[in-house]
Amino acid sequence: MSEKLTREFFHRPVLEVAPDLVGKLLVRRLPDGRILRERIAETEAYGGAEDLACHASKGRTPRTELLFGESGRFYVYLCYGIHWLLNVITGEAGQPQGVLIRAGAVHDGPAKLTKFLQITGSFNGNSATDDPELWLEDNGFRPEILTAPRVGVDYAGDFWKSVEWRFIAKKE
DNA sequence: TTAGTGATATCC
DNA sequence: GATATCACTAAA
Repeated sequence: MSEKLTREFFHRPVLEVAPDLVGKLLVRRLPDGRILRERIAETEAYGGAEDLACHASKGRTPRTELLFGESGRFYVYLCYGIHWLLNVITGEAGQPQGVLIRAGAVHDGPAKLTKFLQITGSFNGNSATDDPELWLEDNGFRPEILTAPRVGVDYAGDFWKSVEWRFIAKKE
């Protein structure tokens, strides 16, 4: 039994949504009709105009416009020309906040996850609560959560690279 | 450790 | 127009 996450779920501060998303189900309906489900094992919070690791901190641009916008949408970003990274927008409009989905229970790594789920830039800007091909569900699973510094943000300065905004489901 | 890859932003 | 950057992965 599982319930689709609502817009209210995402319409909260990113530091509440990010740990809450750990343990939720990411559900993908493929073009051929198959349904894939993967439990989220790891997320990272990005947000706040001061967060130097957040794309949007360098200024509002067409690409980051989504981060400032409505919560409950997907922000899909092509990294290093090869890898699609999946984010969900959270928080109030006007605040650049988002949660990076870093890993699933099976597919460990942000780009492996999007590759498995066949997520590409075509999902950028889609609604996370009202999309026929990709959404999130709560099946009541509540893992124990560990925190850690974020990955791959060395450029963001001593403080922002060490802040523990990474949330990982503890292994059983 | 480094090569691969391409959108985006920034600089002529 | 050109160049630098980047929330990664796989191969070596």
